[in-house]
Parts: sequence; C-alpha cells; structure tokens
Amino acid sequence: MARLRKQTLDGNIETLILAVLEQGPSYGYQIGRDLNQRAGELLQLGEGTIYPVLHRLEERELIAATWRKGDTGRQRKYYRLTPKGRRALVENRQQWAGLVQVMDAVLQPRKRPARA
Amino acid sequence: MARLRKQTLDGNIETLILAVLEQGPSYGYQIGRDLNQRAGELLQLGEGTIYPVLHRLEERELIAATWRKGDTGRQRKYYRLTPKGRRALVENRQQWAGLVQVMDAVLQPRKRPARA
DNA sequence: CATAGACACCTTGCAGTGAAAGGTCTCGCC
DNA sequence: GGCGAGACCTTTCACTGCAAGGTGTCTATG
Repeated sequence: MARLRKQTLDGNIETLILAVLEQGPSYGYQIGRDLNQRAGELLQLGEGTIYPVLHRLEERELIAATWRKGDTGRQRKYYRLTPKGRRALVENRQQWAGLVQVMDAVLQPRKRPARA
Repeated sequence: MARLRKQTLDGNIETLILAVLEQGPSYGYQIGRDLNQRAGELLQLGEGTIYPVLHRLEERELIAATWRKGDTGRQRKYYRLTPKGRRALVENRQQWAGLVQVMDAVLQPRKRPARA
C-alpha cells in the first residue's frame, strides 16, 4: 500500500495528534516518531508537518506547552491537552465516526435497498 | 451528530463522487442529491462544492461528460467513469482503507502491545 | 400572461491544510 | 574541532471545500 496522500489525510492529523497527547504529554519530535511508528509505512510525517499543526492547536488553546529538560539534557517543548482540547478530541472522534459512516454507505453500496 | 466539517471531508468527496458514478452515469445535480440522501444529515453538499469537483475530475480525465436530454426535457450533463477513473477509484479505496487503519491504530490504543 | 419555484448549470474568492525545503541550536562522541 | 542526531522553527506552495452569487429553462399556479 502506498503512502497516504495529503488529500486523504487532510483534517485528520489534528485528531491524530490530539489522540497521542490524550495518553500523556509529549513533544513534537516524539509525537512524530509515535505516529510514524504506529502507522507503519502508511504515514511518514515530516517535522514541517508536525510543528505547524502543534502551533495551530496551541493558538486555538487545544493544547498547552511547557519547556522542560528531557532525559537527554536537551530542552524540549512538552505539550499537553487542555480541557478544551479534550472536548475537541471528543468532537473529532464523532466527526471521524460520521465520515466512516458516510464513506461506508457510499463505497459499499449493498444492492441499493429497493427504493420504495 | 453535527454535520461533517470541511476538514473532516477533505479529499474524500472526489472518492465519493467516483463511487457514485461507478454505479452508472449521472449528472451534477443528481449526484448531489444521491450523496446527501445516502449520508443522511451528515452531509449536505451544495452545488458550489459538487461542480468544481466534477470539473477537476473531468480535466484529469477520470470522468467524461455527455450532454443529453433527461426525462424532464431539460439538458443535463451526464458524467461517466473513464478507465482511468476506475483505476483512480481503486487507488482511492485503498487510500481510504489505509486511513481507517491508521486512525484506528491511534484512536483506539488498545493497551499498547508491550513493546518487545 | 406573469410569477414562482424547482431543476440544472456555472464561476469567483476565501480560509484552511499538509508538505517540502531550508534553517538554527545543542548535546554527546570520536 | 567536527559531525550526527535530537529538537526546534519558518516560509512558501498547491490544493480543497464552500459560500455567495449568477444564468437559464421548464412546469405549475394564480
């Protein structure tokens, strides 16, 4: 399977990142690693994709950041979900469920049900 | 459930339209009706969304058009899938399957499987 | 006949998004 | 000292969905 195209991904990266942060604070570089690993070959997000998304989420106050020193001694910018972010994640999950429903309904047209 | 947002939909409308045309030729206005009906309240595409997509698909030669008179006597622009369009639909279905896989993997983190 | 409304097509402009490309700094190691 | 990896960042670009606004035709109604 080929890599996922931008248009296929569009709008869902935000949800993916929020979902990662749901499991605990993390920082940009690590979030990228996490996602790319969990997605196997399907997803290979670069940093040029991750960071702008993080900044947008921060600006919208769905996540908040704290500078902290990591294990390696280097400074890291740890992000965590805000209450607003949790609510957004709930909403995004619903949106995703809705999209799945619609796509299923159209992509697998099980012998259209004899229009009354 | 609220209506699907643009960002949630992004990139998938093309696939939806191709899938509709897979079941036989149709025209813009009707395609919109079809999709909106099948999606229930989740999707309410306006014509300003449908037509531009059709034009892009036509330009990329995934669909082809023919003017014809419909039942109502009015002129309609009937679109049909081209061979190239069928191949694109196959690809798009795979892309969709991939996205579902990734989203599932991240959204439902079933007690991450004890990293070897 | 005139008007309304559904059918059916179209275009322009905007905001948001993912991604590539390019750049900086620090730490640990050779 | 220099190099690679970790970790951050920005600018620029193409694309997409959609609202808004516009045209014309057919049928039905008053």
